[in-house]
Amino acid sequence: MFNKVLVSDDLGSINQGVLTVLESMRAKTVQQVQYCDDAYLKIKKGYLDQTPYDLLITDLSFVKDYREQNFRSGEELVIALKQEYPELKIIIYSVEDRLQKVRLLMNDHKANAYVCKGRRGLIELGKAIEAVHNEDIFVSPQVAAALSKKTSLEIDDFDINLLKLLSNGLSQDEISVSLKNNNISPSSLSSIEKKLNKLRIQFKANNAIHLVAIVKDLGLI
Amino acid sequence: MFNKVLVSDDLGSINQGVLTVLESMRAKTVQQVQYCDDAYLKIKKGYLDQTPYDLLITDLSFVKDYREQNFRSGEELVIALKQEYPELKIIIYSVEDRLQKVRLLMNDHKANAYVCKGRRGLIELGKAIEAVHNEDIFVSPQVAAALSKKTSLEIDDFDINLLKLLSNGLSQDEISVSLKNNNISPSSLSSIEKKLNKLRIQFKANNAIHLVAIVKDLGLI
DNA sequence: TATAACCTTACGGGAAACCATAATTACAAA
DNA sequence: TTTGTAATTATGGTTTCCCGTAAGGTTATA
Repeated sequence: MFNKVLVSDDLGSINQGVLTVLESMRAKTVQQVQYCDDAYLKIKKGYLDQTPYDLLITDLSFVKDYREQNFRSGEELVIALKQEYPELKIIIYSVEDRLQKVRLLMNDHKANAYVCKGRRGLIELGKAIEAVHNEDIFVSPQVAAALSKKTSLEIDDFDINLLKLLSNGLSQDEISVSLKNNNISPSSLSSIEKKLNKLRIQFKANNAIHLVAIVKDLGLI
Repeated sequence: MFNKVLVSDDLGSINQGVLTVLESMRAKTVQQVQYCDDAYLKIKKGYLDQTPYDLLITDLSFVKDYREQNFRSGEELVIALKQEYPELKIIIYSVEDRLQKVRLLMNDHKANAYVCKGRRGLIELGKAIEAVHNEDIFVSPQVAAALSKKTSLEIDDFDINLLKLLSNGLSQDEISVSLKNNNISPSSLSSIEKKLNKLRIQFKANNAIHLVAIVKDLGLI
């Protein structure tokens, strides 16, 4: 497991949970900071002292206070660190769940994992640490769509609407009526069948139940 | 406040936070162990010496190491202790947030409080200690649904398993086969239909799709 | 032992979903 | 206008789900 880990987050209490996960995974030494600049300096010093950190877990947003900072966000920190030390593993741990942001950090800034804070955040953080340790990448399911462009890009508002109606307990017949009432086209039973069939294939679902379960896990509805 | 408290958790650092909370609440003597077996022996010894502990705060998961253990989880420890010493107060302090687990420990095993580790874990732990000291129970807000919902009280592991299989895309026929293969009874198609019908009524679901969507939202699966 | 209450399983009819194919419509390019 | 393509709708057949009824089995209690 990782030898030297740095946790960067401006809220002390959140750190506590992250530290818990790290210790349960037997990380050797774990340190934490509450400012991006501190994170940068600690990592730089680690390299100079020949005892580099091999993992950074950082938040994205840091509230400003009296201390003047060079790095105003986790994103700037990631950019600078990945430029100087490309081999340093970085896991983003943030409430931010916009796909655009995730895509930017993973694809352009080469972060190694992106975990959304939330009810399952710590569990996913564990998986992320595991994955990154195995030279793999990880992103939370709810924002996984950000990387697999093909699937998510083909899904439009109509599909989402369809899935929502379906998950609300309407039969395909009732969905047809509902769409007709709202003057949404296409609305025929046959078209609805076709769309749902396409979605089932896209998400590798066995049936409509499975489909709804999958898209719910992905946070699409 | 409590006189004699035992904290059981395999991660030293978490203990530190718990001890801090206990101190701030003026608990007299606080001791800690990192193995379930040690916790059991200490509590047993306390009773034999006429100086019994009056509160146990324990984790659920303990990673295995070289030491052979009789109790492999906090759950087993709780069951044993509550059987022998029903009056001993027990607070669960765990990352586990599945409602099913919470329900089992609170309702069946008669734990006195359930606190989820996490960002507000220590704060809630304080509240839990307070509540238990007043002969009350406590569960973290995020899992409070486990106790409050009348409907979910009647839902057992079989039902959860059924819903999981259903959400994994298995047809009722396939579920029947799966249960037979695992020697789980009942397993007939007819019984599965009946159980699912009952669940649909309980959760006011129109059909199986709706049912899965609802229980997913509730966090039951 | 008898009885009642409940659980499990079996069966059948109707509804909805699933699947393939064909007919119709809409629309852009020739 | 004609033609070709794609989207939408329609149709029929098969499977699965939904729902009632009923037969056999188990358990608790008198």
